[in-house]
Amino acid sequence: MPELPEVEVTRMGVGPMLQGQKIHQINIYHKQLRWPIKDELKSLAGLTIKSVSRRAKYLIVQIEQSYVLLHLGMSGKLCVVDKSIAKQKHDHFEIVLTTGQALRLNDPRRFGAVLMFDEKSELDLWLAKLGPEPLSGDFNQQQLYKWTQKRQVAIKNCIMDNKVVVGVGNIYATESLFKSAIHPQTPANKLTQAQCAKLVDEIKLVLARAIKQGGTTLKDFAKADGKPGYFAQELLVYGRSGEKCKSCGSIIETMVIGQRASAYCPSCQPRL
DNA sequence: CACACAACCTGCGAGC
DNA sequence: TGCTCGCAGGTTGTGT
Repeated sequence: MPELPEVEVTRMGVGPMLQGQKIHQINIYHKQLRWPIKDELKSLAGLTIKSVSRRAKYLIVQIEQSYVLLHLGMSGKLCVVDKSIAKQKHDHFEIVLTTGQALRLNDPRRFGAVLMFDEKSELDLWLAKLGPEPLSGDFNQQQLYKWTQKRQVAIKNCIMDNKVVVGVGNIYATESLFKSAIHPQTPANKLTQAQCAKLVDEIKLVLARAIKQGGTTLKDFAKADGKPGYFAQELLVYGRSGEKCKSCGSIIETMVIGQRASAYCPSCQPRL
């Protein structure tokens, strides 16, 4: 599910409900996620949530001196509900507040993660390997061109690489390459400076637009209020294999690139 | 360092 | 109706 827009939409929904609240209790219902959830997390009961921020696809909950990192994997959802609401199937982790509300992580495929760091330095170490935020100035034409020059892999793999830029998953990589008129299999080092500039612009535009629309709901994703996001209606190529290109009418094709299905318009995104 | 690929899971739709 | 198969939004670890 969640690429950067979905995580950001989740942060906007959940953050205000958590910030400044005191933790009553932490419940771990199924600790086996991407990595085991540490029992140590329960020691955060009684402490106050200072802030909820985001880096890449991670949500960062600051709880006094400690930090809890949440990742939604492929199928994770977060919601804030009254603690009297019955636990749902695949609810694995919960932070209960003294207000009687609870933040719940539901993740059928369990590719998500809940990590805890005792100090900021440990958190920073974990985040240090990540590339620039796509919506920040650190992600720009020069930076992307520098990366593409030293890589021969398909450009789609390149922009989905967290060291190059974070938060761009299969949906938004597919869409931004279409909007940039670049074939997804183009070797990264064959892109011109102008194409890099265009691609950077389109990635920023498509992510910002998706956030505005509440993210992309394919099936699992829901905002903190349980409602879906509406960006799926604006997808131009992702998931449209065999359908007509909305720009030129050609039939959208699909190929596998880096183990991921990649839709593209053979006419709008010609091979080099 | 760059790259390819398997692995971690459950659910769902298609086809038989 | 029910089975098997293939596929799905992500990331890490291993091997070449």
